Order: sequence, then C-alpha cells, then structure tokens
Amino acid sequence: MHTPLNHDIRIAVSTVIFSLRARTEGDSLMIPLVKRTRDPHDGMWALPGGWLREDEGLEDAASRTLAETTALAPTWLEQLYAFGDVERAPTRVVSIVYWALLRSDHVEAQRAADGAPDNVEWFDVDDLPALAFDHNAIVEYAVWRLRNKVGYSRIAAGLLPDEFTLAELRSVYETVLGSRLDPSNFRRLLEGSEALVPTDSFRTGNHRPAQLFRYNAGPDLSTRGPIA
Amino acid sequence: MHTPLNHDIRIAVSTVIFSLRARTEGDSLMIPLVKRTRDPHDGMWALPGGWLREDEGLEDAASRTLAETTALAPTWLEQLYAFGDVERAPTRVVSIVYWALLRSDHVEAQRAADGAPDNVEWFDVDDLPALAFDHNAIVEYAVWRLRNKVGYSRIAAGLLPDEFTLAELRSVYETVLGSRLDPSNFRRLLEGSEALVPTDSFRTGNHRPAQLFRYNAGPDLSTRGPIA
DNA sequence: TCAAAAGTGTTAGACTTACACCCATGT
DNA sequence: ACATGGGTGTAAGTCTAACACTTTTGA
Repeated sequence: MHTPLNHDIRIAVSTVIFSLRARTEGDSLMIPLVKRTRDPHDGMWALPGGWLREDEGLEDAASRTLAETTALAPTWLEQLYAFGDVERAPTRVVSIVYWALLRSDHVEAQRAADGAPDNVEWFDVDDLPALAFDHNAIVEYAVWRLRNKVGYSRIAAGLLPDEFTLAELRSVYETVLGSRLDPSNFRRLLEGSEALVPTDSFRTGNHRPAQLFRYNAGPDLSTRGPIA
Repeated sequence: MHTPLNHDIRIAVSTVIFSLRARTEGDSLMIPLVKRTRDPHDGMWALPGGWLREDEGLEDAASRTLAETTALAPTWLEQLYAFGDVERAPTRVVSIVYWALLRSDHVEAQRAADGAPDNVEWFDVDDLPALAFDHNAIVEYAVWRLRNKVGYSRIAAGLLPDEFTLAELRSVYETVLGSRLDPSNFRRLLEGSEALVPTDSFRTGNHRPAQLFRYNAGPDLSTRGPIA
C-alpha cells in the first residue's frame, strides 16, 4: 500500500491587508486588491498573494507578497486560516491566508510617492465587487476576526502613527466596529489599561489641544500565537 | 522571470484529539499519539495525521486520519493552524493542524472493544514525552485554544455524553481550565444560558440525585468558522 | 443520623453605561 | 463670545465571586 502523493496540490499564500482611509464622513476600512491578468478569473479582483516558495516560511511569503503589493511593512501580521476545499479553484490549491494592518500615514505617503501601482486598487471592505475564487468569503472572515480582536487587544493602534490622540484611536475603533463609542468611557477604559502611555506633546488644531499617547513597548498579553 | 514552483512542498494534515479519562483524583485531558515507524524521528511519538490527498478537503483529511486513529467521529472539529516553517522537518512539509473533541464514553467503549490499536497510545497533555517534529509546541497551542474556547462557548459538553449533570459538566470545565469553580455560581451561569435544557431524568448514586441536562440543538452562536 | 453532594439565597465589589458638566482653544 | 471637541465626575444597572444555608439521598 502506498499513500497517494500530493505533489499536484499547490500552496498559495494570500493576505488581507487592512488600512484606514479618510472619507467625507469618518474613515473607511480599506483593502488593496490585485486585478488578475490570467485565467482563471482573468480580469477579476483578487487578494494579493502568490505561490509559496520552497525556501521561505509561510509568514515570510505573506510579508513578501505584502511588500510586492504595497511596498510597505505591516504593523501587524497574523495567520487567518488555511482554505483547502477541493472545488475552490479549477486546479487543486490550498491557500494559506494572512491578515495584516498598515499604518494609515505610511499608506498615504506611499500612495503620494508612487502614483498608482499597476493593477492594484484599494477598496472599501463594505463595498467590494465580486472577487475571484472564494475571496469574498475570505475577506468577510478576516473582517470578522479584525472586529473581534479589536475588542480585546491593542491592535487598533496598528492602523495609526506612533503617536495619536484618544479621539483618533477611538475613531479607529468606531470605524472597525461600525458603532459609536462614548468618548469619556473610552478614555477611562484605555487610560486605565497600562499599555497606553501619555506623551508631552499635544495635537493642536481646531479646538482644545488633545494630548498625544503612544503604546508602550511591552508585549500585548491579550493575544498569543502558536509559537509562544 | 518565473515564479519558482512549489511542487516539492508536501501538505500534511494532523489532528490534536482531546478526550477525558478518569484518574484517581479527578479526570485528565488526554490525546492519542502514534508511534512513528520510519524516519525522520523513527520511534518517537507524533500527532496522528497523514498526507493530504488530491481529492479531499482539509477537514475531510482531518476526519479521515481521526477515524483511522480512533475509529470514532468527533463532536467537535476545528482548524488550529497551518505550520510551515522551512526547518520544521528535513523535507519541506506544511502541516495543517486540526483539533477535535471526543466524547469520553465513546472512547471508553471503543477502547474496551478494541483492546489496544497498534502504535496508538493515549497521553496526559500535562505529561507528554518529547514528540517528533514541532509537535510539542503544536499540542501546547491546541491546549491553549481549547482552554480559551471553553471560557466563551459551549464546546465543553463535546467531551461528555448527551446527558450529563451540572457537576459532571463543571468537572469538565475544571479539568480543562485547571482550576476549581464555585458550584452554585456555575449552576446559575449555565442555567441562565438558554442553551442548556433540563431533562426529566436524574443521576442517582451516592447522594442526592442530580438532574440531567442536555444541550439544545440550536447553533452555538458564540463561535464562528470561516465560511458562515 | 450523619456525611456529602444538590441546589437556593444573599451580599459586596467590580465593571459597564449613560449622561451631566467643566475646560481650553480657534475663529 | 461661542461653538466644539477635550476631559472629569457621578450614579444606576449589570455582572462576578464568595459563601451561608437548606434539601435530599446512601450508608
């Protein structure tokens, strides 16, 4: 007896890359998609990704395709799920999907520098076209995970610059969660959370200056990965 | 330019299978391991698993290897993580790992019927030998996930027969979490949770008879998978 | 009748939520 | 001076944890 070989199953690594983008009313949660230039699904939008190389780890592959797509390094990168249904593509492909957060200021800077990278476009997660393969379901699951994780970890700050006001951080939560939060309660909750440390700077602008905060360097104990 | 092919990366599917087993003092959380009969790591204990076949989905592969190892169907089966570091095995292998729960009564019945299946042995998760590959780290992560999930979902009952007393269910929580729970608070918490419905039967035995409960058929809304 | 587990009641504290209110700034 | 967001105070409601107490059985 012999176990059937699986050399004809290919492994792809794709990434759902989140960032925020200012809109007329409030921000939007956006992801970059790539227009496919070959069959299957030629011409449709798909998640950035590529084949796993023999000499790179899964997370390395995710970082690589992320960099190829956005020329940026993420503030957060985490495995989402391995999708491997037999019929999810015409040939047998197992996709190992990651999700990532990019700082909004980096994305804006990159966008200004680059003009428009070919075949890449940012879409509002609440207003996606029909995507290639099972990518709509994948994005939906990634959004669910992000929303969920925002509630019990400090990843929200991964969408902001190093220093930010509480209102800016609250706005991130509101955009991600899709609901309003009470400013005073939000402040108390986060101020009492250790992780957040005030700086000496203030954001001056339209009204009373707001104190800037940063996250301390310590590890986020509310979350853990498979290794440690 | 050509993307390097990845036909020499093989895909394995393994499963961390949890069940409870009565011990002198309290129960223990146990998993079955398989003794390897070939290199690499010949003779060491490893998670049950096998190569992914071209015509089966990931979850199907997990179910298959689970059945091959224990001749049982799980009450819970969920993807844990995809492990794909380059150096985790001498040849390049990406392991997609699932974790599962088995009802303790089924395991006991199966054990009695079968004698001892070759090369398979059950181990206490708190007292494992050095396992093949990175399997110790994988089990540790699976235990973390189980503990975590027990806190906010109803999966604990997946380790018990259909009907159980609240004390039995509490004992499962205590074994999994590794801490004692207040019986009265536990009762109130679960009785108020809808999902648990009382039956007309009572478990008679040493002391005052305890009412038997079962979980209602409805979906566990506290958890969700990648598809829906 | 007594030990032990089943099951009920009660209370103190923690945490959440809602909202009234004062503060500091740009216009 | 005033509109607006920054920031503080407070009280009601909910959730949690600890534990005293009553009930029901087997031995």
